[in-house]
Amino acid sequence: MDGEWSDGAAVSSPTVSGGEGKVGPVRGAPADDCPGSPVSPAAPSTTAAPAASGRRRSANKRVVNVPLADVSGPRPKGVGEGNTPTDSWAWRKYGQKPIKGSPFPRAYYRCSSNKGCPARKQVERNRAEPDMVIVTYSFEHNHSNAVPRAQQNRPAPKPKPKTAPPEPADSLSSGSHEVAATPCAGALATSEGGVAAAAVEVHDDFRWLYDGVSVTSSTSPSDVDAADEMLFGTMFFGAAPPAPLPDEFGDVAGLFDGEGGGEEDAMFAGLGELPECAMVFRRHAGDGLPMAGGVKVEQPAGSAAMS
DNA sequence: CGTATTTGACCGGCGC
DNA sequence: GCGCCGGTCAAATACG
Repeated sequence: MDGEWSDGAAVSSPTVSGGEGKVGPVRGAPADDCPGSPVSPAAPSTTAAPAASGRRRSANKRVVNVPLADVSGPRPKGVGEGNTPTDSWAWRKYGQKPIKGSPFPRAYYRCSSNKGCPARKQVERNRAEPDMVIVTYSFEHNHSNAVPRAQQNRPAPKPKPKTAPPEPADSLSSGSHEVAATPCAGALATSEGGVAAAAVEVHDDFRWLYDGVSVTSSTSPSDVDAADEMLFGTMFFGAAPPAPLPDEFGDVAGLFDGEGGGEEDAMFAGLGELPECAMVFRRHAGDGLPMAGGVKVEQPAGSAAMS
């Protein structure tokens, strides 16, 4: 995966001043993505083809930049380092490793909703932007998110102290920062290959997402648009949402404030990650919206971005 | 009792 | 050919 973001990182950021002399272009680290600006005009064309054509299992990957600042709530649980963006899917952390170029460790999650689901997710803090979290999705879900497991993932009433009290300094979740933007995973996955089925059932969960999203495909506007459509349009719009999306969706505040789905809202609210996703989708809702959010979805290339 | 998280070790791939 | 890094698997521990 290095290749993936490295491309973007390399483009936008002059590499990392970290200290990896050898790994110039590749392991550079995710110092990429819009440092600060949600829609950073400087959005690196992450779409660049993966430097290494097929490093390890770098299948299809989507990089999402999520602002932590926006979501500062109690961690659902299991949100150790990488702040598990609890999306509609249940993610199980299966590993964590410190990344060379980044002071923050990278957490690896797998979809626990379905045993055979290949969906994977990597969460790591943006070294360039501590307030931002980089979520990389790999592979698509081969099941609908409407899985009991998913529920288990979010209801966490109280954070689990776990063995390790608070997270070390390097932990992604620096105290009050929460990550999010996972729903994208579903979208991403769907766009990828085709697990439209998931989308169909997912839409309900993502109702809140409708309100707005800002997806930034580090490519060109056209690509971004296309990507958006592929990612979200296909599944949400194409899947024909159950509800006609009232105007309230135009305003996130209204959505979350007034609660729109009931338990779902509550769940997400508790998670404090909705904002992210919501922002991600915002762009879609209001094509011209200035994506208030800072979520960026970067598509390596050769993925859904095209077409 | 079951599930999830955490930590360590091992394997594979890439770069030099 | 060697070294380094990333990624994944497995085992153990804790919590619900």
